[in-house]
Formats: sequence, structure tokens, C-alpha cells
Amino acid sequence: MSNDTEDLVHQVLGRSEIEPKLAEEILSIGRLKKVKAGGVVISPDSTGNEMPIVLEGLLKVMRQDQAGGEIFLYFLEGGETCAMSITCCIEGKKKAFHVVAEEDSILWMIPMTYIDSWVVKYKSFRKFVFDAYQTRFDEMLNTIDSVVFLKMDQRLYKYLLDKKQASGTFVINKTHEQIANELNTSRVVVSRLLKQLEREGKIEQYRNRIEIM
Amino acid sequence: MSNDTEDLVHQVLGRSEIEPKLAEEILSIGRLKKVKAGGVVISPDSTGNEMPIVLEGLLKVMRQDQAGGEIFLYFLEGGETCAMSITCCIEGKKKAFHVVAEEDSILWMIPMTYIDSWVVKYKSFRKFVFDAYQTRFDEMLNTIDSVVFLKMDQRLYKYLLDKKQASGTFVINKTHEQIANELNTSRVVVSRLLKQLEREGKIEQYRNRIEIM
DNA sequence: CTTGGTGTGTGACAATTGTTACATTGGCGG
DNA sequence: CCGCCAATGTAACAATTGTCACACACCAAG
Repeated sequence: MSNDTEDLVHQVLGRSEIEPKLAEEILSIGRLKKVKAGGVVISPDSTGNEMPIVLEGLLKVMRQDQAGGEIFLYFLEGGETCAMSITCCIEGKKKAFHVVAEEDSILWMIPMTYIDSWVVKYKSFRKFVFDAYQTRFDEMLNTIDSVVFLKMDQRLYKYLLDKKQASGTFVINKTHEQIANELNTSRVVVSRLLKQLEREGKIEQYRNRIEIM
Repeated sequence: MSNDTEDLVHQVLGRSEIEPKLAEEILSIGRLKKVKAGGVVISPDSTGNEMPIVLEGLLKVMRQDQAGGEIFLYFLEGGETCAMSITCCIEGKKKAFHVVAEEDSILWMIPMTYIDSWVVKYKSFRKFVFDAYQTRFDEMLNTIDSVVFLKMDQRLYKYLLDKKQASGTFVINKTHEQIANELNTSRVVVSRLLKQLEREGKIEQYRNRIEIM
């Protein structure tokens, strides 16, 4: 393992106030995983019993129904982990979601078998896990709020702002079709509402690209 | 404390495979709380630092937005606990939901201060807490599925079936207005769709009462 | 039995979202 | 430069959901 990687892991774990001793364990037990933008990290039928921690980049968590419909739930940013994989793996249940790299990303994969013992041994790890749950719960509620209380135009704008916030750039490289999929609506509706946002001066549009003002 | 109460707590905790020693601790530390149907257990501004376990009855968890809109998230049945109160209390955050008794209910309230130590000491409690998270996550995803992928008529019917399932009776004592609030729609829409369900022979309607066929 | 308040039924219409169809544009590979 | 394909723009229309108005039914209190 390169020194850079080691530093990166320490740095990310440090931000979550993981104690050095635990950081060493995590470092010695986990493995590095790189994913290209668009690559699948976890799919409903994947068997991987590992919990991913995002070192660099951005993951997105999506929900799918049986009919093929899809909706974006939330992003996982640097330092965050997928709370759902924890419980799913512990329970051995089938995953009801999938995780896709939104950008080229670097992950640190930890076998689930160690989770229980670390929860017992390290207060900082308990905090880490509970924090993960809390944050995910908040994100889910946030998603519910958007879907339930907002009309599509507001939902779309909020989606763009969230994406800007998460990726740290005002440029969004997506087609209307992709956005429509993430909001579970149709391309035509997205085009219509984006045009409206453009007229309101909130965005500018180009081919395969949207810029937030 | 009555012997009946003691038995009830043991019985409910036993179902979750809580080990006897922990059950004794929970019994000695917690307190009984009775709520009448409609009574509020947790509100966004409540300061209570206790985690409720449902001994008998049925609680419902609702989400509210700033504009006063509301939506039903899920029920808490016997043996279940409110995962959100755990993280909220640990984080000391403001609660973004409220919990209301759907039926007359009996709860066992546990001060949050003991949670961390029990998580360390008892494997069965770790399982209990993680199970709670898992179940709540599933319920949230279920709610999202309904809201995102279903039209209002299917959502309504699913709501009625869920309520039947949770309460264990095919009789639902609610007004159209109340149902409309839980689904975040209007009374007129609910009346319209219920009439349709009645014509399809799926339900029968009376004043303040719906019966599921 | 009357009365008043709440709950329900229904029509008419508005607003939002979904669907289909087709025109237009932009960029890449030959 | 041409041709093709993917992406976007737009009109027209359908379906769903939301809103307003008002009639009617039920039930409990007087």
C-alpha cells in the first residue's frame, strides 16, 4: 500500500474522530477500491460483505422498484459510509438499493465481520456508526420531504442545488434523460422545467451540461 | 410496579431475544407510560431523553414540514422501538418528526443515558438496536416506494391494508379528513377514491368507519 | 322532534404531470 | 464536409390530482 493511501485513510478517519489505534486496525484490515464514474459499488444482488467508506469522490444511492422505476435517495461524500450496508450485511438480507459512483471515487472497504467487535471496543466507532445512521435517516427524511411536499419544478431545482453542493461545482454534466431517471419522471417534463429555470435566470443550459447561477 | 407489568416487559423483551440479565436491568431502570389513542408520545420540540419500547398498542410516526403539511411514515408495533429517538437523543438534535398513539398504548421508557453502555455490554442489545435501525430503514424505503411509484388510489389502498395489518382488525375508525392528512392530500380526493374502492367491492364505508373486505 | 355541527358525495373546473409525436440542434466519425 | 445519432425543444393532448362550491346525511345535544 502506498504512503499516500495510508495518509488519505488516516486523514479521512481523523475527520470522524476515529482514535489512532482503531485507525491502524482499519488500515490493516481493509482494502482499497477505485471506481470510475458510473461504476456500480453495490447492487441489489451483490454478495459483497464489505462496508465502504468514501475516501475521495462521490457515490449516489438509488432505490429501484420491481417495475424498473428508479429514484435518487442521497449522496455519500468523503468520510461517509453506507449505513444500509451495515444492517443488510448483519442481517444477511438482500439489498433493496444500489450504490453508484457519481464521480471517480476511492473507497476503503472493510469486511463486515469486524464491525461488531469494533462497536464493542471503540467508543469512537460506536459514534461513527450511529452518526452514519443519523445522517442517513436525515437524508431519507429530506428525500421524503422533497417527494411529498414539493412540486416537480421545486424538486428539480433542489436536486440541482444538492448536486452542486455535493460535487462542489456549479457545472452538472448530465442529460435531461439522466436527471429524469433520478427524479422518476420523464425527459420531456425535465426539459420543460429546465427551460423554465433558464428563463428565470437560475441556470444556463448546454448540451450534456447545466450550469447553476 | 405490578406483576402484570413485569411479566409484560419480560415477554416483549423475550420476543427480541433480550437476555434475562439485561431484561432485569431494563426493568429496574425504565418506567411505564400509558398513552390514550391520539396522545402525543414524542413531538419535534419535546425534550424527553427517553427511548420508548412499545409493550402494547400501536404508535404512528409522522413527518411534518414547516408549512404544516404532514405525512404518515410508519407504525411502531409491540416490541418495536423508535430508532430515530436513539440517534436524535445521542446527538442532542431537534427531532424532525412526531410520534402519536394510534391506539391506547402501553410503553416502557428507557433513559437514553444507558444505551451506550448496554450496546457495549450486551450482544443481544446491539442486535436489538441494529434490528430497530434496519426495520425503520425498510419502513422508510417502503414509504418512499409508495409515494414515488404509486398513484394516489393505490397508495390509499395500500395505506388501508397496512393499517389493517398493523392494528389487526379490518375496521378502520377514521374520517376521510384524517386519512387525507396522513397521505398529504385533500379530503375530496380521498372521498373520491374511497368511493371508487367501494364500487370495486374492496371496502365498505360508514360514518367514521371503513371496513376492508 | 328540531337543530347544529361534522362528515360525506358530487359536479365543475384549474393546475400539474405524463405521453406521444415530431422538429431542430450539436457534435463526432468517416 | 457529410451524415448520423444522441440530446434538446415544443406542441398537443391525456390523465391525475387539487380546489371550490354546495348539497345531503348522520348523530348527539337540547
